[in-house]
Amino acid sequence: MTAEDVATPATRWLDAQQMAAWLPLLRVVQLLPQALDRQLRREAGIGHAYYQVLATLSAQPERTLSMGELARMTATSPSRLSHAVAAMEERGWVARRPCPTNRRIQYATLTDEGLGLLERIAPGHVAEVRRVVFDGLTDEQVEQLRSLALAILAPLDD
Amino acid sequence: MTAEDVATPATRWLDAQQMAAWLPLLRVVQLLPQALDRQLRREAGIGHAYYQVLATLSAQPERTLSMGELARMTATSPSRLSHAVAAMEERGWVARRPCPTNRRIQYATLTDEGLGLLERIAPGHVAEVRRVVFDGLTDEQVEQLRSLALAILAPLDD
DNA sequence: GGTCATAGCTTGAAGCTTCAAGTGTCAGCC
DNA sequence: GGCTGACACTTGAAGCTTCAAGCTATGACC
Repeated sequence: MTAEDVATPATRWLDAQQMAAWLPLLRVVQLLPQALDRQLRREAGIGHAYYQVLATLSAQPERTLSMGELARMTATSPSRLSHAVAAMEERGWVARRPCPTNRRIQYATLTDEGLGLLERIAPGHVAEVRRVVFDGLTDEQVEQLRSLALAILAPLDD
Repeated sequence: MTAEDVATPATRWLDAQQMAAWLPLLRVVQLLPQALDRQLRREAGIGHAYYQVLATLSAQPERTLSMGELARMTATSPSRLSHAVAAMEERGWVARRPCPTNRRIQYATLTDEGLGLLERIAPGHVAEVRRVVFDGLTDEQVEQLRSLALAILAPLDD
């Protein structure tokens, strides 16, 4: 497993500079979602995936979105969203209803209960985001972070 | 839910600059592990968590580490690691054996089969890492990435 | 108008992670 | 020596995510 064990096609390993960035990045993408999940679960009993559904719907006109668009906006698979919304519907936070003009489409709407929950838990969540991400960064670093995140996002969206 | 609905303690929302960084970052921490997982699962039948165990053990003297240290190095909970190593032991990639001097400790060792698997799948995995992370970044950005990841890591480690 | 591929969403099973609780071991203390 | 508390790890159940397969509806093509 050294750089000299060259097969076809040649295996290009990470150089020292890349490795020095990769290992911390790996920890971040591991620990950051974990931290968000834990804070939300402790104070609200839901994971971050559910929070994103609530928050995304709350920002829409009529607090409504089709399942497909909701999946795209929250970067989750249709299946995962379907399960999640089913669970949230059972708890009364979201309602589903078919589209009258295209019967393949289902609309998901944030209920008043769902909005109430979101309003209760949002401040604590935002505080956690500030604590783990933004409190330790300068304005210039925040700008770099935005630019880097967008650069990494490009190949991820295929 | 506006910035004017100030409760005690005052809710500080994210400003526009922070939001412009936060939304892409959120997608990255969501999609990046997903991409790594999918590539590995497609070509090797294992998830990224397993890969990290194999890779971490392979870099140790005797290819051995105690469960606790392995958990710390891979940033996973003891429970998660316990389940994962149990599954990998069943497939013959890792062996467990108690420490002779301190019987609370279990050592995990990468077997020859485990090392063989790692050597087969590492090139493809590294290629994927390059593709989604490093190919789109300049050297200067890689350096910024390292610095940012370390800054965010500090509050995450509590 | 019938056929076919595709879009949009759901389902169930399998796998993984988390949480709470449990086991056994060690070290400090009286 | 016996208690107490902490450490290292494991276990089982519950919840979440993923994958493959399925459903119905739509649009395009002939």
